[in-house]
Amino acid sequence: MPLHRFKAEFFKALAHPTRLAILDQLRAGERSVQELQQALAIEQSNVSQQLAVLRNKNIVDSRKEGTTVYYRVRDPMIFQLLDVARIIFNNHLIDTQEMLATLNEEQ
Amino acid sequence: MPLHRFKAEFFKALAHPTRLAILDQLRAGERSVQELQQALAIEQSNVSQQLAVLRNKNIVDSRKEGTTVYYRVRDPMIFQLLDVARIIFNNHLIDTQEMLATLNEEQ
DNA sequence: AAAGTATCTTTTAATATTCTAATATTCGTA
DNA sequence: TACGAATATTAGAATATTAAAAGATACTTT
Repeated sequence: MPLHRFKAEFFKALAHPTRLAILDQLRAGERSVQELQQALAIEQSNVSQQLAVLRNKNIVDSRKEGTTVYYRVRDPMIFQLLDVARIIFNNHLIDTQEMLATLNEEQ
Repeated sequence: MPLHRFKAEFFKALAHPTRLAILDQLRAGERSVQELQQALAIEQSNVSQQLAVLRNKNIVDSRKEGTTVYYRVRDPMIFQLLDVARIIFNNHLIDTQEMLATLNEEQ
């Protein structure tokens, strides 16, 4: 079924830590690239690249004001989607503990 | 933020046409590998590979009965997630039309 | 134990994604 | 028009994902 290919593309756009972090930032409203860069503490070109992915999948919109570009999430439903995802995460405490173990290993 | 890495992994598991098709099949309840294979009309080992991805991310559970293995979605919230995703899709008719155009090109 | 099913895993080559660094573009201002 | 600031794009190496084929495992029946 070809519709599944498009939905897969959509989920693929969400399937990246930086892009999820960007979307979390945008929960509070629109943000400039610079603000995002500072909040996430990553390189400028990296922020732009990830924003480009979200833009190409129509997940975010941008607005230019002078040299500053402001981004915002196109459909608030996206946040609802992320909320449901969070609930699914919380539902599986066993997995969460495994996750915490992994997180500890990393330091 | 490291939590975002885990959420990204979760979305990555959904970001594949075959896996989305499998989840759609599982909406009606548990299904054997064989049933999934027939419904999706793809190779058996491919079905197993995709099921392995869903299993590793704790999205599906399996149950063995003789030589048959039945799969089911672990948390019904997954379907709610897919439903919200569908709504987001439907909200953007412009994109949908672009999508249909692409679909036509393919034949 | 042998043979047949159903499922799973491994391997390999092709393709896609990611990160980093470098370069380009766009706009405001001197 | 030249410069600085903000953002975007490109290029290339490293890594990850994919599909297909082959081989391995597990269970049932004989």
